[in-house]
Amino acid sequence: MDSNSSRGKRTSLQPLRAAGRQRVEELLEAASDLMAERGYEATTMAEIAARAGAKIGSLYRFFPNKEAVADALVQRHIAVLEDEYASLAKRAATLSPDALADILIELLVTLHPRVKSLSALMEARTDKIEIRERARGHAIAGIAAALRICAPGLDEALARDIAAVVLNTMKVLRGMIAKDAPTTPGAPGELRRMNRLYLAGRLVPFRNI
Amino acid sequence: MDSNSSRGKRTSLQPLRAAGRQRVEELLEAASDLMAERGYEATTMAEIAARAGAKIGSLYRFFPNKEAVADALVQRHIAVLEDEYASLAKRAATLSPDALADILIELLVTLHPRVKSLSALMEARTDKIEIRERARGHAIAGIAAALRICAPGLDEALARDIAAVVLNTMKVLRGMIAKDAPTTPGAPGELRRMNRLYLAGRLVPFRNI
DNA sequence: GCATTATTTGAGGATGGACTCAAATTCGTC
DNA sequence: GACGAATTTGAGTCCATCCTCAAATAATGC
Repeated sequence: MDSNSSRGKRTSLQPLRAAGRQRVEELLEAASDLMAERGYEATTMAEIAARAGAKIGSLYRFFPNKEAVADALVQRHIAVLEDEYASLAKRAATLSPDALADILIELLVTLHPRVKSLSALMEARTDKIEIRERARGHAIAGIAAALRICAPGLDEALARDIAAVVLNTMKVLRGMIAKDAPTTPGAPGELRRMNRLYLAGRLVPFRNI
Repeated sequence: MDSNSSRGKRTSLQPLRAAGRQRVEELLEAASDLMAERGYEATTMAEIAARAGAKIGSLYRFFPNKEAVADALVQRHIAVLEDEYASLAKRAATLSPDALADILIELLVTLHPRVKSLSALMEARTDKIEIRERARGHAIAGIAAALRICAPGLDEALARDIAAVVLNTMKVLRGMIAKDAPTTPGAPGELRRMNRLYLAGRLVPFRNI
């Protein structure tokens, strides 16, 4: 009844000992690093094993194929997103739009190292759209909820539209920070300013009556 | 002295007849379509030839290898960008920040079908950074120039930072429009609004003294 | 029409990377 | 320390995809 027995290939087992669990961690970490760097297709199974200090056979003991590695990574990353966005609303109460704007920006900056390879995986695996949608849905719902706590008069649908925009802004900032190519030196700061200008201009009319 | 003789492999020639030039166009168009859909790595040379209605041998007559196809596409796309951004300043004079914001947004929407595979290629070929930088540099310079025409008091460096932010906003919108997943229905419109709020708030202090 | 040159064709070579497996090793437990 | 079970190992198989090339065909110029 483990995640493998239901539909996985016969050749691949859950780790049952501490060493195995540790190895799975190392393998996934290596895979995430490499896929974030080079992309899904360009990352080879041999490289993943090598970076994890393992041999190719160990990798295939725990993952039936390359796709399973990707799936495991996506699943973990989405769990992280769900956690973070679910807890967002708690922190959003009693904040000014400017402060909320900064918190949202910082959230994704903080999140980035924990979901390094997610964007590479999303692009590569264009099948499995339902998973992508689930991730986006949780993010947008979480942000929209925070927005409506900050600006109670905000319409539900509009809150989701604004959330979608803010989410993309956050992704852009993540992209700027991730690579050492911040386009221009002041761009990240400028992006934060844009986000504040936008949220302030958009939320103020709806604040507390 | 053609682009091939200088450093290319011996096996690959410039087209010398109308039929050959036509074939090259079809091959590049097919390659651009496929790489935009599936990504660089996932696109095979056989697929490119097939979609162009050609055989694999014809593809290799004009391109020594897959990398050369990518290079040719990038080169063409960058030429398009350079043209468009160079002509941007002409249209920017005498515009309000709001109008400029909309023109910038529309520019990238218009541009998108002409540089379909550029983002896929940029991600796949992380070597050749200088080319990526050249593309970005032209875009930022063009936008910054337009901004300073609209708001003459604007500092050079700040104009470039703002341009970098606007460029990324444009890319986000392109992403929203490209796939049939506009995140939420109102998101594209909301993104336009954000861009106007941002540019208005940022440029007004610098307008005509 | 004939010679020359450009283009097309597609079978096949070479390579790299996904994946297998049986034997060796380590770990946990009694 | 002995037994079974989990894990490690890495050489080897398979196959998809990149790329070659020599022969066939089409176009051009004279």
